[in-house]
Amino acid sequence: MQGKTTDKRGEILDAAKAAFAERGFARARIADIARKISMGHGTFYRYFNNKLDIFFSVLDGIFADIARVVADEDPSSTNSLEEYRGQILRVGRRLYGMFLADDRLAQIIFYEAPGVDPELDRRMDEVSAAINRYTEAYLQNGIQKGFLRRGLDARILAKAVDAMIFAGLRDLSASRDKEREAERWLDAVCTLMLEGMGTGRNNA
Amino acid sequence: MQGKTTDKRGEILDAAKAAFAERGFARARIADIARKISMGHGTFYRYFNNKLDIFFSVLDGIFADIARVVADEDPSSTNSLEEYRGQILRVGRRLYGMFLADDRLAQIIFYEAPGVDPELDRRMDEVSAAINRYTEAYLQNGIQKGFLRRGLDARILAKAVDAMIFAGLRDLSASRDKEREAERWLDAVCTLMLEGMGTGRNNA
Amino acid sequence: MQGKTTDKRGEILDAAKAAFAERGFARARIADIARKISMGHGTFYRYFNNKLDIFFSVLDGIFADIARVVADEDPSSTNSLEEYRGQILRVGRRLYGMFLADDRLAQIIFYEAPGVDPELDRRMDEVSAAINRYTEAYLQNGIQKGFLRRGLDARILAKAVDAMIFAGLRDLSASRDKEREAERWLDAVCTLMLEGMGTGRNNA
Amino acid sequence: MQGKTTDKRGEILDAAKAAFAERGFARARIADIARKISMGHGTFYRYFNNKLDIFFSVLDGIFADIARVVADEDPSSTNSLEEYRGQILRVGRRLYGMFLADDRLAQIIFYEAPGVDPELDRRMDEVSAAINRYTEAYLQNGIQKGFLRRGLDARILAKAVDAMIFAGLRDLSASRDKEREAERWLDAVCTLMLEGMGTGRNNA
DNA sequence: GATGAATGAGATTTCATTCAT
DNA sequence: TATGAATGAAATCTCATTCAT
Repeated sequence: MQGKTTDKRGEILDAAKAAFAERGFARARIADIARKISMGHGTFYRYFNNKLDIFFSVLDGIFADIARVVADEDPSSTNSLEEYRGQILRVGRRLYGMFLADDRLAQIIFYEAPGVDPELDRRMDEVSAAINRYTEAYLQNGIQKGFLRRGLDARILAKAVDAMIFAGLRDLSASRDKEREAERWLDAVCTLMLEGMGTGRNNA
Repeated sequence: MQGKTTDKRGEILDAAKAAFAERGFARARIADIARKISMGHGTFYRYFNNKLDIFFSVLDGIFADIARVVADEDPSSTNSLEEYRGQILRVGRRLYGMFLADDRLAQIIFYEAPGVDPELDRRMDEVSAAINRYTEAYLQNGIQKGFLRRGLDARILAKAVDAMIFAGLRDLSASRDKEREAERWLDAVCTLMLEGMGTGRNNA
Repeated sequence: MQGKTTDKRGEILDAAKAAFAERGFARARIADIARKISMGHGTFYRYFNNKLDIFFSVLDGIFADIARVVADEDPSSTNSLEEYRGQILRVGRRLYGMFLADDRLAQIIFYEAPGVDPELDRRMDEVSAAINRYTEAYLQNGIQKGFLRRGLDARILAKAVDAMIFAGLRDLSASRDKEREAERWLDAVCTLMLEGMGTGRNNA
Repeated sequence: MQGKTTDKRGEILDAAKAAFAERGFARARIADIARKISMGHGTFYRYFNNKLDIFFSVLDGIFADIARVVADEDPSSTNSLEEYRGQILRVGRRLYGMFLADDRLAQIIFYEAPGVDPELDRRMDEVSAAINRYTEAYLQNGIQKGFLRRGLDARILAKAVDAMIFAGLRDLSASRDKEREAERWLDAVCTLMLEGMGTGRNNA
């Protein structure tokens, strides 16, 4: 659409993403970002207002990517535990695939972004909350359809489930055999969600 | 033990904990910390080598507190799901109580510490891993004792469970009725761990 | 004369005059000037060498306007105090009229130009000196013709008189009823020049 | 009173006064000021908030010096033209003496301060106005006592007189034999104020 | 031990100017 | 001739750390 301008902006964003992932917000220098793409560092300021501005932009991009994956499924479309499990795995695999494809995402989201700026912390919490609401809608659907138990604390459970999924994303970035580890995580999350770990024999 | 020195060191640590929680590592100034306890900021360097040093010390203190709570129970002491649930709740309540008693813990652990220093990130991951191992021991005990299902991916599930518990700690800091919210979190985590959310009727 | 080029140059000069009056030399940006006339800011450099160059040009224009007004009268044409007063008022009214018609002149001359560049300061002093010499010629004429007292320190008095006239110009830019204020200034200057403020009764 | 601190602050102020007089506000660098007194440039910021802050401080000092000279006489103490002339000469000589003793004053006041900052321009105008009011009080006293003519436009004339005095100050800084030139200026100003330049024979 | 004045490395940001198109 | 994207010099300001007292 905007041709070159967009390309350059995208180029800078990508270099910044790398710089922030490598060094964190405080230690990454504008000059580093510029050097990565052989650009005068003054040029940076033609595309972004300041350092915080581009950090927000990098994160907005990541948030948008996550939102796209999460919002791609319809919470009310599943009618059984089995279908639900399938849906979880589908979303999970796409999400995990996205993070596997780009190491920098986990680094930035989990390590570099927190604490940089109060407004950014707020925005991250907002994104979390939005995802939580989405997950809660899935749970409500399951309760309504009868394949999830009545009386579940859907609001809290949604947060708990999301926390597990994101813990997996974080854990992955430190793993060797990432694909296999991802599968194990998705499997474990499904297990906990649907069946728990108990034998059912609640006798002692 | 060491009399005054220890007191002063503790005083500085406490002021630093507050400063780091309020402003984050980068924005907290050594002079701020000193001013909080009416101390010349030069004196700071008699007790700590540098800014990063005290940040590590603050976090070591928090880690130790957490470890004390976590390690207070014996993983092999439970023999039934019911006992296990009791144990989870006991540990959980102490952990949640600790974070409820001091807002700064969650702020520092979840928002301010990540990304400050690679070595610190490593150490936090280490602490996480230690807790994970502990949790895994609980799970292994349950499997052995037969009240948790065979074939569970204990390593991953331990991480997933811990992630939920820590997500609750983070969530709490933003809540109003913290005590009640804490109970809901513990309840939800127990539910997922032991029973999952499914109705068991896996018919579709 | 030179057609389009001259027009464009004039357009730029006018935009620059406005920009310098509004923001001062340091804060006015070349891009501002260009934007005012919907011109690419690179084009600026086809007409002027650099920022200082156009500032000099703006001031040269103002100096030329002033010179035209001042030099319009013949210092030796007056033969009486009354004629001299008339001449002062004529020149004064044209000068004040010029500054009243364009607020930017006073702003630039009195507030923005000083201190920008040593060479420019020198040039302004030169213009002042030229005006002073002109005024001195008037005084010398009056002394010769006998309607000004012998023994006057014409060189200094010329500067003093010019200082008053320019103080009026500066003062005007802050006034409400500028026309009326201008008349009061001219009147006051004439009074001081020709009669002073004393009652003549130099008894004590 | 405050011992060393005051000394250092004074030292910095003096170095800054020199730097601003030599290079002007924009071109003077904080590092220059610091180097002049063999001080680390970071130290500067222990005594002044920023560059503009010290410029204001330098000017406040100059304003205070001027005010002290101007306010040292009582406007209502003179009863005759002769006494008034004496008073003008006394104040004038002190003022001129002050500027003769320190070249930098005229340079800063007349060349470097204007246009640096709108607030500063306002403050300079305020100082001017205060001096004008003082002068006006002298004139009103003279009118009341009868040694200045009734019907004079005291407000404007006060400004005109002050303009001459300050023009002399400015002119002095470019002169060779400054003492002699100062006397000529004071003499000329007195002449214009009290007697004007006319022969009195307003016949043609 | 305690203090706080002094230090200077270091990074952001601005904007006049250039130059390829 | 006109354009505006790109450039990088330059200077402010912060604050952890040192060290003389």
